[in-house]
Amino acid sequence: MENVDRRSHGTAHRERGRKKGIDRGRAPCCEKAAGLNKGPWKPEEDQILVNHIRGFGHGNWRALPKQAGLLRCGKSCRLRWMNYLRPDIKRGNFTEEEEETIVQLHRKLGNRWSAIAASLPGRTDNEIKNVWHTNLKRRLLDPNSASMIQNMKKKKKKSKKKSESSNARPRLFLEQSEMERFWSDAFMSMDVIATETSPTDHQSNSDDFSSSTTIADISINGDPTDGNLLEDERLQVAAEMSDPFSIDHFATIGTPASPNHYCYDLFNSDDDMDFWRDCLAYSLQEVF
DNA sequence: AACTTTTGCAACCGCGAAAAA
DNA sequence: GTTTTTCGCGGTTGCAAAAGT
Repeated sequence: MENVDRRSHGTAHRERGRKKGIDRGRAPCCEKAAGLNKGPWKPEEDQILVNHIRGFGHGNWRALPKQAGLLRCGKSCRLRWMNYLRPDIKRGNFTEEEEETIVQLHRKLGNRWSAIAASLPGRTDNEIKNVWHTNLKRRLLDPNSASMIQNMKKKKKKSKKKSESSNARPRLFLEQSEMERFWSDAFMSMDVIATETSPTDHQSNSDDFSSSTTIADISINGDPTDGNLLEDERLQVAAEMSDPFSIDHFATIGTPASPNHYCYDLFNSDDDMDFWRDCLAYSLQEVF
């Protein structure tokens, strides 16, 4: 990792103080002393840290490595203990219940991992954050979306290659009326009324959803390019569309009264329409 | 079997708030 | 009251292992 030019917040403060001839306050935390170990911890280091904390506790992380005889900075020791060595850390895969809790809390709290971790005894914020980014983010959108997105990406890649080698196919755009009909049919046949949560309601409660990007967020709040979504955003939208059993889904896509409000631009953006059609076809196949 | 790409996760970094000198 | 450090947090990175070609 590159850290030559990166200076910690504290170091910058200290240097300014020194330039002025001032050296007040506490001693520095992690002086960039040469010879400090970095990277993965060795079992011997773990043992030393555990033994020391068992014997003396960890009142002062800065002083700890020196007292324990470790060639690590205090910050590194703290992290290792908190995320890995603490005796109350729970090992193994997350249970269904734990994952469900994370999903629920994330919906409420956003990326406040430590707050989420407080409700999951034995799990660390770092671990929860990792699980979220590697698993739940996708699965939240749709249980099948992980594989779907994978397939879509592959398919898109292949078709791109193909179109590069031959003449590119003409783009397919849906007419506005066609689009409107499609969405209203889709919502009707699902036999679900989503009037309780209108897009306006959603907007007014947007704080609750601040960190989860939704179609509404993209359309209303976020996109400076006015409808030209990034690859990841489009994939996310595609995944959202295949999760019709969540009320948020309807709130973010639109209501039966204006079903295509947010989606029209997506489908008519200057991008691969066959890709979108594939996503849609997949969703419908799963849903109906 | 060899090579490439993707995934999972531990550890790092900078920052803001709180605490200490 | 001011200055500086410490702590804790969330975002990001890098690498080993697994999966895919």
